[in-house]
Amino acid sequence: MPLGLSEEELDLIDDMVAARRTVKRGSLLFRNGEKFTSLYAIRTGFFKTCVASEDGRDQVTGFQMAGEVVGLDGIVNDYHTCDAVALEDAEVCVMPFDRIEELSRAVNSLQRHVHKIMSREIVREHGVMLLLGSMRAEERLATFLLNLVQRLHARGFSQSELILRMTREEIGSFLGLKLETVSRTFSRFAEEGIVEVKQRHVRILNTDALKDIVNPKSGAGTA
Amino acid sequence: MPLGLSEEELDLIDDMVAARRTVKRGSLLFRNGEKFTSLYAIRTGFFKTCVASEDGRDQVTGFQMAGEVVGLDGIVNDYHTCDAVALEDAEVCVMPFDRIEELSRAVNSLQRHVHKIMSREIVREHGVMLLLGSMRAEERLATFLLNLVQRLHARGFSQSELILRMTREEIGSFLGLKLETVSRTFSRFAEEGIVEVKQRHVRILNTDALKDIVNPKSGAGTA
DNA sequence: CTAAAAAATTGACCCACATCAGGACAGGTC
DNA sequence: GACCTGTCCTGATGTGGGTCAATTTTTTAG
Repeated sequence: MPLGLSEEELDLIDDMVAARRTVKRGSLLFRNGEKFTSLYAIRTGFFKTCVASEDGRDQVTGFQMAGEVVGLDGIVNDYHTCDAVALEDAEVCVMPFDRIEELSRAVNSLQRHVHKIMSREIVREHGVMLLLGSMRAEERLATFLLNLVQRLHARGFSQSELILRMTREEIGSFLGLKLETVSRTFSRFAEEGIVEVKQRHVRILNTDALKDIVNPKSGAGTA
Repeated sequence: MPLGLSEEELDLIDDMVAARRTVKRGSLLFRNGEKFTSLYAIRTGFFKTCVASEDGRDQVTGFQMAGEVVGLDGIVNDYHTCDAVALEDAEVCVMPFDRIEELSRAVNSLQRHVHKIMSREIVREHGVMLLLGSMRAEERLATFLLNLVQRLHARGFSQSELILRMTREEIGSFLGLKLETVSRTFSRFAEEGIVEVKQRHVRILNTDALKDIVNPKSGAGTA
């Protein structure tokens, strides 16, 4: 968690973490309808969160990796309204929300941090709404890849190579596309030499091309 | 603002509101890129918030009415990342965020309230993502109408009649549809006797039919 | 190892919605 | 009144992505 806290404050943060919990690949950290008690900071592993409509359709609302927080959906009604599923074996810090509120009353920087985390999630979702509401399949997938690789890079991984932790269907659900469309779009990118796709291993050969797809410019790459 | 605060606490809330501000129809409460200072509680009037991609496309991210709060997007980076536009003459309470944080350290129920407002927005956006990612045009519009009328009803207005404060194009932008599709879908609902549409005046004749469209059941109307 | 299940690719066809275009109907101004 | 201008409606046509289906590849289980 990248923030400017003093030694003393860091001790308080430790107080906040009640326990660590491991979550096996494929199992749930929490589920829709479950009582809300805690936020979870991901230490290792990879999650998806998804909501479901009453008639069974479901929508992946995000993919979360180390350093990110899940569970914010539960605060408003004291019940979770989505599922959090581990896409690989994972470990999280369990942070009881009571404790968070108590400590953030005492530690201004923690309070500020909590607010920013929630606001960041709101802004992220605005971006997803823009994607779902106005982008074509190629733009959606390009945006998705650039976002993933950027977040991975911020964690010290390659900025051109990544391993997808989720299936084509899950990518499709997140992007508002069918898995066939995701697959075809990957193939098209590969044909055009923009990426190299081998199963879930993706190597980005031409980042600028992806950026141009996301943000079509008249001069295609100029300026 | 519906919450359980004591008299004493209510006085504190008053402290939070630095000023009131009126916003004329068509003008902005805040804009993308503007420095963030305050949250705004809507007293009267109706707003839309929208984000824009670099290449000019824009997406309405929500419509807000009396009692709702706008500006949460600004917290994370100290800059707003969307525009808030008044769709009719409006009045808002300006609540400097510094004050909010200060007071919510002292008043637990206010702290809780702030957290819930942000969480509620996150959950709302999950719903929009589900809508944009997996619903067909009819389902989107039916969901939209039901949501609007439900919020209006909670404010003492009719549960079957409403006046749209926004254009077909704005509805379309919010729902990920073109204005022609919105218009056609309204017409279809009218043909089927589900609603009566006269300009921006909408009367819902058959709420159950709308609910069935949102949530297709085999027995169409049977529990 | 083999068997079975899950995930991914690819092709053929189709449809819901976008696009393009013409026109109707406000609500405002002079 | 006449004349805009913005909003809305509706028809004709096009297309991006959905649907259906067959096949291959990978993963998991035994």
